[in-house]
Amino acid sequence: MSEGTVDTMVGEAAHADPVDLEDLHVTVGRRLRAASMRYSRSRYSVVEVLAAGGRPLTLPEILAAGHEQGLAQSSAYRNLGELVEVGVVRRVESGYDHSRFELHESLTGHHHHLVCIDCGRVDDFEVPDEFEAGIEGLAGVARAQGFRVESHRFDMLGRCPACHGSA
Amino acid sequence: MSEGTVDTMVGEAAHADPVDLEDLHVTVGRRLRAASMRYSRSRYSVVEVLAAGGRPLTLPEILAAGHEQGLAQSSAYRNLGELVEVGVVRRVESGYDHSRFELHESLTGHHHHLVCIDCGRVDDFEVPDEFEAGIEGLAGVARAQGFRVESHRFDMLGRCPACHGSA
DNA sequence: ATGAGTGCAAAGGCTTTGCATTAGG
DNA sequence: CCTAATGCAAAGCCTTTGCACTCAT
Repeated sequence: MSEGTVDTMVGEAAHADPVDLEDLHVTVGRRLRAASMRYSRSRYSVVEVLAAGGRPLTLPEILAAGHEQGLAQSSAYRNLGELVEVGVVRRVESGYDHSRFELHESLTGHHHHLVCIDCGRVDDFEVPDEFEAGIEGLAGVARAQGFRVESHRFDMLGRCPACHGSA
Repeated sequence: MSEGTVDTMVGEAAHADPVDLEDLHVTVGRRLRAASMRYSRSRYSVVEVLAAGGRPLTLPEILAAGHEQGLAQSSAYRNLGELVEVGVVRRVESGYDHSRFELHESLTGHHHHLVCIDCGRVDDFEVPDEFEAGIEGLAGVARAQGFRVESHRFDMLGRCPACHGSA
């Protein structure tokens, strides 16, 4: 479960939707102000790191990226929590040591995850529309059990390139 | 994130494969002995509670079911960890307060989960074979990103009957 | 007797919170 | 100026670990 620098780890798995930084910051600023919160330098930095990461990052990774020097751990967690509340960030629990955070799907588009069972790395992963449509269909099965479905989560678990190469 | 007693919460979502208790304990005993471990009273109890639960349970829930009185929390965690190692139990991280534990799929059959975003309750959920087959197909997409796929995880998130009734 | 299992209490590790200080509008 | 945001340190919470005791074979 070690972690290199974010830059090292970004790798080739690109978003189908690379997110325009310009628009991104405008949108985020708007959402924060709508909640009478300020788009402070640290929040800006956190958003920038997440956008650059292109995959869910842990707090240590976010701090290591250090687009804002000397950001306190507690502040980073607080920023992330606030950004989650205004719908800019989403928390991703992969079940490993740290929680991970990514930009909200309203900013990056709907996607799923590839989770490495060796190092805990998580990459984005897009599936064909037809598959996505099939998922919608399943909501009916859930409803039959009395559940009111809001969303879904689909992960492929396995080994990332770095881990199945060496291990 | 409150939790009632296990018996209260089992509800109607039944396994398609209700697991024969007789066979279950025989199999578990075999797997433990194969690792030169004993099928102690507390391990037996934990397995029984999980089988009765029919859905992933938290440690508090397992202790509350109390099929074995006065089982220490640390012992329960230790038992669960050992049972995971011999392939009898699987740990399910739902991303809420507690981890959850269920009998291994080799004992209950492959299934997915319905996760309540209000109370954290998790129920089992089976999908049509054709959907499951579609998932296999996706492994190819992941492989294209350099991932070696081992398994998958699919959850529907929403509100359980108890939560969308009251809230 | 001998090794496995258990209970109790303490330690760990990630995340959150309190509070005084700093900064932004 | 007035409120929001930050840093530091302490507290929380779930889970794991150390160690002496007990139990089963």
